[in-house]
Amino acid sequence: MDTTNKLIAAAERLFDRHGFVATGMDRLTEAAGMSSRTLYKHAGSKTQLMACILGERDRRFMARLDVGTVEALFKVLDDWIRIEGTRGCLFLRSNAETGGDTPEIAEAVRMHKTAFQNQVARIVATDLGHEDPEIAEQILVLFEGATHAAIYRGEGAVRAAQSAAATLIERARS
Amino acid sequence: MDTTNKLIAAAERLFDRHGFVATGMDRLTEAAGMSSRTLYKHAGSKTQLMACILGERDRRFMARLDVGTVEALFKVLDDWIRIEGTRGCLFLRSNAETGGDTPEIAEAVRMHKTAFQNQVARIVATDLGHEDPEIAEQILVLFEGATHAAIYRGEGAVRAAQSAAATLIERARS
DNA sequence: TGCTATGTAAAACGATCGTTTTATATATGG
DNA sequence: CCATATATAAAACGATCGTTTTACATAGCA
Repeated sequence: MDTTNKLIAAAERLFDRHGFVATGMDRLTEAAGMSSRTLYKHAGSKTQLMACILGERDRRFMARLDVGTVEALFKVLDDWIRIEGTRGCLFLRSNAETGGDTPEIAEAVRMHKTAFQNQVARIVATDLGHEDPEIAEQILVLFEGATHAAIYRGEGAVRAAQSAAATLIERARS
Repeated sequence: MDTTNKLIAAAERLFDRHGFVATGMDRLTEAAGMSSRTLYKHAGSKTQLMACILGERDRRFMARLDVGTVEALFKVLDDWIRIEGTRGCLFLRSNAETGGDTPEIAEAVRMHKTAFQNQVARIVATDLGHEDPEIAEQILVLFEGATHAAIYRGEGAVRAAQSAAATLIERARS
């Protein structure tokens, strides 16, 4: 694992577990096992590092989202939470922590959420056989809700979302 | 408006808009229009102030949640967002920013989410005429989802959640 | 052999963090 | 009228913030 990847992995983990602002660069250099000089050579600045981490997470998350049914969509979330843990949406958290005032971060969040929304709409269209923006928005809300309710309700929140989605899809089909 | 209330109002606003950790005490004293000595006399510490703000928000939010139908539940959220804005759940955000490591904050969040969950279950039971834990969990997920999806999707997310909830309730009734 | 790239360790930068202190001012009520 | 409570302004506390710098080590390649 090269230096950049070690840095990204450590940063994503610390930002996710302890928050972006609360995670200091000293803690980061220690966790990444590199000097601060090397860290800044690779990352540029903390803001750039945050934006980079969001880009990486977007890539990793969206790669998993390439499914064809709504049921599979919620299976993706279930797997994700099992592997990555359940601390809410890192994109919305980064935006909230910076008050939406950091352009590079706000832009990364906007890009991700747009891609996510489009992908959900595509999955719903594939599953139903035709586009349905209203159902797509409902499914998106269920996904976002499961992501955040799972923080305090556990995996049951994902199962509830999945079963609610099944009801909505079934009704939309007939 | 007395000193304590001025402090609470300013703190809730700044914490919500700019994040808990990123909001410094100097910025807070200025916004609250009081010296740091007075602030600490009233608040004790930043952690205590955060816990206090969460308690206040819980009181204010839960007071609005005293409704008898699921439709009214989402009307409450719609009103809330119109009045208070849409930056996600302040409780989950406070927990994420502190990594869940601050007992007073983690406890305030736990208390609020338990009360919220119970209230949703009660509303669903009232609306359906009988308890239904599975539907209640689905409605809770929809509410949490609307809260967070509204950040980037606007009020349409709340309407989508409300209409999805109506479908689920209607189906549960027959 | 020497240049370049890439790394480390450690100190230092000014700024800001949360918090406390010192020194006064101003009301209120017995 | 004088104590008490409650406020202010402003400086200072040590710690930590994000970032840069200085000085040095190692490896690959010309």
